[in-house]
Parts: sequence; structure tokens; C-alpha cells
Amino acid sequence: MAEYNANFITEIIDQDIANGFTDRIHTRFPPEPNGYLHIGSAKAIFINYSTAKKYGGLFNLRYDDTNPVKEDTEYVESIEEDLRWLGAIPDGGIFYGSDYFDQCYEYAIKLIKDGKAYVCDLTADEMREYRGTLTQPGKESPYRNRSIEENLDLFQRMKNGEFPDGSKTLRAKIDMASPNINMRDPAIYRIVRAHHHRQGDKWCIYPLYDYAHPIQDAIEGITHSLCSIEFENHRPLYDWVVNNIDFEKKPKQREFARLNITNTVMSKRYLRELVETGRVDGWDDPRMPTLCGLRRRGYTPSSILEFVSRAGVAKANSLVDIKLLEYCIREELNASAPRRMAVTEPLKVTITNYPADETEYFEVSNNPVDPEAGTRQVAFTRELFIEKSDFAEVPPPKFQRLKPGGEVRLMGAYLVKCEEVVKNAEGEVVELRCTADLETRNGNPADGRKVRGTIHWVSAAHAVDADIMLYENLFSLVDVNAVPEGTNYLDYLNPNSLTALKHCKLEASLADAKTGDRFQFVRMGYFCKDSKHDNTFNRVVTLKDSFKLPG
RNA sequence: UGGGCUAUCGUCAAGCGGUAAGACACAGCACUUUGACUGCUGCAUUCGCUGGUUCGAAUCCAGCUAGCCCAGCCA
Repeated sequence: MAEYNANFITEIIDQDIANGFTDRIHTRFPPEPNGYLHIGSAKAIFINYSTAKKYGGLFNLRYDDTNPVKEDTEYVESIEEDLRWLGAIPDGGIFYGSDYFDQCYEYAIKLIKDGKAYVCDLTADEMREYRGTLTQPGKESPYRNRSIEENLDLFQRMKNGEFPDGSKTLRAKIDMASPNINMRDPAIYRIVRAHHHRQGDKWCIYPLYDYAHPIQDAIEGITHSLCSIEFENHRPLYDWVVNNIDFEKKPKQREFARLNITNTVMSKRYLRELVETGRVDGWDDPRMPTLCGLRRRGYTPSSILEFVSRAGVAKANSLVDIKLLEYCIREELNASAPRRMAVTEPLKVTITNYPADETEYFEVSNNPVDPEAGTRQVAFTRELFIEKSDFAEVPPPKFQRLKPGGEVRLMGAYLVKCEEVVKNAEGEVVELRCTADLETRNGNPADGRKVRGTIHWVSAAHAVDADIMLYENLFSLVDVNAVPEGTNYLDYLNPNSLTALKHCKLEASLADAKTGDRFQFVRMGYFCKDSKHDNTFNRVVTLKDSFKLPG
């Protein structure tokens, strides 16, 4: 896993160890199973997992499944798969918040007996009124001072299903005048008759997050509960629960800023909407910022972790440039991805001085930056395809590739010179007739002349047909800031602009590519064999600047 | 306009009283059988603003300003 840099969290932990707060570190990643993990989740995973590892501690996966109406086993399964794919092994165990419902219930009874919780009959609307506003204190519920016996009785009857949904709540008795609204007697239990993906119909009362989470942490022996910054306002309540239930080992919540990436939709709500409205192919659509989407697209776990690590851990709002993510995957794939030749827009080239019935094989490096990658044999014949854009009848300034009368190197093979341009009735260039300098054979010309351009090519007779998916921008969504307030920015998304499918000609060796194999298609970018469509390669990322060259 | 948090290069981000790390991006040069990669160079006299303390302040103090979060029986 990517190197974990010191940050304000490690500073806190160092102090906690130094002053005896704890002598071990235990963290957790607590997703609600209501959607798929995305690259923002990867940040939370990275921080919790690598903090534990840095201190030789343990890391738990815990499904925070306290809201039955939103959660589903489909998500539970994908979460564990994606977590493991990232390489964050839950060596402390895999748990379910709902497995602690009995304990939550017992602790609630304890709070009632201590006079710290009460059953409230206020409706949701009334409760909102009583809560006050940001600037005005709330007022106490008329049910706030029920006797302990009455509360005990009522709470048990809530559990037994004697009251309709939403008719009562159990509330923590804290301070209706607190400037922190979360402390104004927050509800800690509600009545909901919903089928729970794991508990079935055992319960009709469910604990709320603010109450359940600290209990879950404490039971599991979590020392540091690292979460995103919107929970900072909840910390006093977290501590209230921990202190009033009086756990021996008190977990500590600390917060970090969420990950935002330019031009990338990160909210689960919108991602779900993209899936449910069919605007994308599913949670694993290669345009999605989900881990499974990134995986299918061709991103590696290490590149994602590297990105998250480089983006840093702090508390300030931030918007990380997606170019950093692209850099991370390029950096890795440049070193590891075998090079192959592929032509997306074929232009026929005939080598007029090459026999029609001959085939020769050139030994071509699999990866010039990694000699260990070895070589492969690439077939060469009289009829070839080159990239349409590698020829210019009227070359722009500094154009180094093929032009009428010009000479260029076919990568790994001969130098060829364009002798004749063949056009169809519409005036389009349909074929180039070239001569090869047969002496050059994968080497430099004997006369020492310099040929600047090197282009990729495939033998027409040997080429394999395939589709490649080009994603115009990573995730290709809209600039969130450009969308007027109050409108759904998904409406601004033009599906047709998101991808381009190209039918292309690949060198023969690519016929054996397996799902998930990654290659650099020379001069075009990095591609990954798709997991759902056998004959398709997804473009992971372009080569730097390779699509904005002069010409 | 209650409370909490935040503010250092285009973007992230170090910095913790001794005179602004690094990365990405961008620009230029060199190299190159990928215009890739690689290498080199450039890129904050200044740290949201204004005062103050100090020999010395991004770092301490005071007062402002701006942004984010909180009024779910969601997490």
C-alpha cells in the first residue's frame, strides 16, 4: 500500500500513546451498505487502514446497517469485494452494526434507569418545532420528565411493537438549549417496521447513527474512529454516549476532509440516480468513480491508493485535480503495461517494393522502460494500416509524421517514404503507396540521415478487429459549478459526449488478451480489456499530451 | 445573524517563533525507434485582511473577512 505520510491524525495518535490513552491502535471502516464504494470511500479506507498498519494495529470492516429501509445485501457483497480488491484486509474482523442491536437495547435501558433517556410522544413535526433554530434555543418536550418506570415500560412496549411507526422515539436527555443542535435531546431510537437485510423482522425499533456508532466502536475496541468532517458537530454526542454508558475503553472520534475531485460526481445519491435512470451501464460502468467502475476501466488498486495518499489528509475543504489521479495511473502503467500497436482509424498503406506473398517478423520490445518485459514478434506484410492522423497531406508546422514525399519510421520495422496519395471520388485519402528502405530493418539508415517521426502500424493480413471505448474525460461528467443552483446536474449530462466506440485494428498478439489485461497502445494511451464485453478495450487514460500534438 | 471547523502557488499540501518543503498542473530546453518516458530549468520577497507583541511572525495575541458543516424519527 502507498506510503502513509504523517499528518494531524498521526500526531494525535502519537500523543495518545505517549500519554497513555492507549497502547494499541484499532480502526474501522464503517460503510452503510446502501451503495457501492467509490474513490471517496477509498480515502476513508486508506486513512483508517493505513493508520492501523502504521502502528501495528488492527482494522475492522463494519457494516453500519442501522437503517433497514436503505440497505441491501447486494451492497454488502460489493463492499467486501471492493475493499479486498483495494488491499485493505479487515484483519480485525468483519462486523455488522445490526449484530449489536441487543446490546444497544440494553444500554438504552441503562440510560433510562440513569434518568438520561426518555420516551417522547412528539411527532416529527412537533419535535422540529421544539428543537428551536440555529439562533434560538429549543424547548423541552412535555414528555421529558416521565418517570423512569414509565419510560422503561414504554420503551419495552415500543420494542414489542405496541405503537405505530413514528409515534414515539427514545431520546437522550441532554440540553435543549445547547448551541449545538445535535445535543438538543437527540432521538436515539425510532419505530420503523421494515425488513432488515440481516435481522429480518426481529426488530421494529432501530437505533440511530449517533447512538449506535459509538457503541459499535466501543464494543469492537476501536481506539480511533476516523470519519469525515461533517461528523465533527456530532463529536460531543459521540462522547456523551461513550461517557454515559461508561465504557471502560473509550474510543475517540477524529475527522478529516472528504475527497472531492474536479469534474467528478461523488455523491452516492447521484451515482445511484445515474444507475437507476439507465444513464450509465451500472455501478461498474467504466465512467463511474466507483471502485468497481475504476477497476473495470483499468485502474489498479495501487494507483488509487497512491492518489489518495498524494492528495493528503487535512481538514480544509479541497478539490483535487483529476490530473493527479491520471498521473498516478500513468506512472504505474508506464512501468508495467506492455506496449502493443493498435490503429483506431485505419488508413491503408501499401509498400510497393515489398512482395505480396511475403511475411516477416520483427522483434519488438514489449516495454522500452522495462527490459525484463522482453520482446515479441510482430508480422510485417506488403499491406498495412496506419493511423489516419499520422498522415497529413498538408502538414502543419513541426509535423513529424508522414506527408507526401516524406519519410517516417514504422515502429520496430522499416523506414518508409510516401510516394503516392490515392484518393476516392470524394477526394478523401484512402490509401498511401510507399516504398520501404529495405536496408533499415529495425535499425537506422546506413547513410546516417535523421528521421524524426515514428508511427505505429499493423499488418492488414494479421490484424485483429476489436472495439475500443474512448472516454473523453475521466468520468466525463459535467462541471458541477457550471450548473445553476436548484437544478439537477445530471440533466446537464450528455450521454453521447461521454464515450466513443471505435472499431479498430490491433496487432495479432492482442487476440490472446484476457479480461483485465492492461496495455499501452503505442502513442494512444493505456487500455484495459473489458470484463463484460469480450472484444472491447477500455481506455484507462491517455498518454500525456498525445492527443493535443501539433497536427 | 447560535455553535463548530477551515483559510499557505492554478490544485493538493508541509510548516508548530529564526527568515516559505514537496507533488500535480503549466511553460521552456535536452534526449528519444512512442511528440510517451526520462533529464534539466522556470513557476509564492510571501502565507485571507488589519492591527499588535517580538531583535525576528505563515507560526503568538486582538479584531475583521470569506468558505464549509449542523435545525432527519438518514448515515
